[in-house]
Amino acid sequence: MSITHPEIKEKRYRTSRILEDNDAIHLSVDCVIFGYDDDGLKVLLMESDMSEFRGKLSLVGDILQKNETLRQSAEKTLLSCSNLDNVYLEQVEAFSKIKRHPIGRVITIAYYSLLKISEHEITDKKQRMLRWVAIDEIEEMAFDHKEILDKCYATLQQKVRDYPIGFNLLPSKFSLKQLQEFYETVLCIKLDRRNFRRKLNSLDILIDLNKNQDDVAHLPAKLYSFNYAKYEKMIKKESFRFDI
Amino acid sequence: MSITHPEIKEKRYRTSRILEDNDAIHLSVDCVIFGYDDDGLKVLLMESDMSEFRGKLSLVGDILQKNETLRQSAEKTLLSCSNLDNVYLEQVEAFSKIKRHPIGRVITIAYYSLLKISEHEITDKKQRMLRWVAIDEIEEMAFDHKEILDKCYATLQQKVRDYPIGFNLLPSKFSLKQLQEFYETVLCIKLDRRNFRRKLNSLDILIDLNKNQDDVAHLPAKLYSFNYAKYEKMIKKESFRFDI
DNA sequence: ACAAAAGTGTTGACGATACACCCATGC
DNA sequence: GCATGGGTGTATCGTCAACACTTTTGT
Repeated sequence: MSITHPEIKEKRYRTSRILEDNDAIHLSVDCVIFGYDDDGLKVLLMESDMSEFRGKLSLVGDILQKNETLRQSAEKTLLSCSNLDNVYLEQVEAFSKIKRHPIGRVITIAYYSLLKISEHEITDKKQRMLRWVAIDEIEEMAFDHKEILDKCYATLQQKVRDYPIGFNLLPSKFSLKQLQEFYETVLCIKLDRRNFRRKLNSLDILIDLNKNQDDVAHLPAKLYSFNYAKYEKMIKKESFRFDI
Repeated sequence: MSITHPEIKEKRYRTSRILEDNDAIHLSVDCVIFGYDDDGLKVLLMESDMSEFRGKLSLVGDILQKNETLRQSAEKTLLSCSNLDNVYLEQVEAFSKIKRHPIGRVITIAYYSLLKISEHEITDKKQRMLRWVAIDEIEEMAFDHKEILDKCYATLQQKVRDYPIGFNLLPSKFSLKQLQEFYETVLCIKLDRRNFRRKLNSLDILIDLNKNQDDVAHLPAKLYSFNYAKYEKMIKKESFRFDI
């Protein structure tokens, strides 16, 4: 790979940090940032800044710095996209195919993160082209990022069935219908309304806010919030499975 | 950290490869090799070759080479311990605490592996002090290896409940009692014999070998093997959960 | 004959599924 | 008054848990 080729020069500029040592193995952290609103499940993506992938969508991420852990790097990436910290964040897998990055050997650790779109304004600090893309509209991506996204989505689906992490994606006040729609959307399934409500009732982890929707052209639904404290106690006691 | 100190010299010698560039972040792959026999669940460990951890137990692993994937590195480590390849191997997590390795910044990716102790002779190719250690006798370990082991064991337990990966640990011919003991040992639970047998019967993934134990001082048990082909078909059809 | 483990059935409780009608609100 | 979505109950089925006695073999 000649360093005099103009495309390579561009790459050298944009990703200079990882080119300091051509023989080394480099490490990056990529984030699959899932967001949810009434339109469905979306992922925060940027347009790739590499000429090989011009126009292609890419995950947000960064090269790992020497004085930070993988999680800290992911948190920095989150902060660079939106002003919020304290969002749900979980490591998924390391991807290490030899040729996955065109300019050298880069191994990436994937994290996924969950947030409520309506409550987190995107304020990109790195002049990237960030935008929310509906999960089922994402086709080709830069690098092996589609593979990473697919793996993270599968992990999210698994996790959502076993633990109530969906409450990181839903607004803090929600109706049972919204909750059901969330599960139907994320898991791509249909649920029976009455059975779903009975299930949630028996789990006893919602707080009845004694409030109703307003401004809706029909019977206003009751609003609930998630009882984190109660849930924490439950998982400590036994082999608890949320099991939606 | 002075390089003239004799202990440091020893470390430099033994781990010379990862000291070539003191400023870089280095990558290793560590393997939690689980083995099982009638005595229970064990892990293949070595005595640490680092003076800081003299006498402490350590996972086996290696520095990642530039021309190999993480999985290939793990497979190489497995081959260096025992002549077998084609063993169950799965990535678990990357560990990246800043001070986890005394001689520099080393991030490690943990894999766990499953094998039948009786069918895999240990033939160490690197003159380490390898031995099988019962899982409940492992206390202190070198580096953060205890933390890594604990995480891998938790992952194994989770996985064993959902998928029949236990058949990688059991002998290829086994009795229902052996199978039940396996689940009881690995999951640290007690199971009802009749309910367990009914469960396995209903799953219909065992092959009745029409053979019995011999040389036992009691009614000889029937022997079974696992029907991999049938299981593969099952998981493709629906949302299958083994659910022991 | 005895010790040791193999093998076998029934019941009751609970949770999952399937399904249809009335109610409150905004327009 | 009508369109829209909210809210509720019951019957059936399958699955899980609890439980004790008889059989076969080697010594």
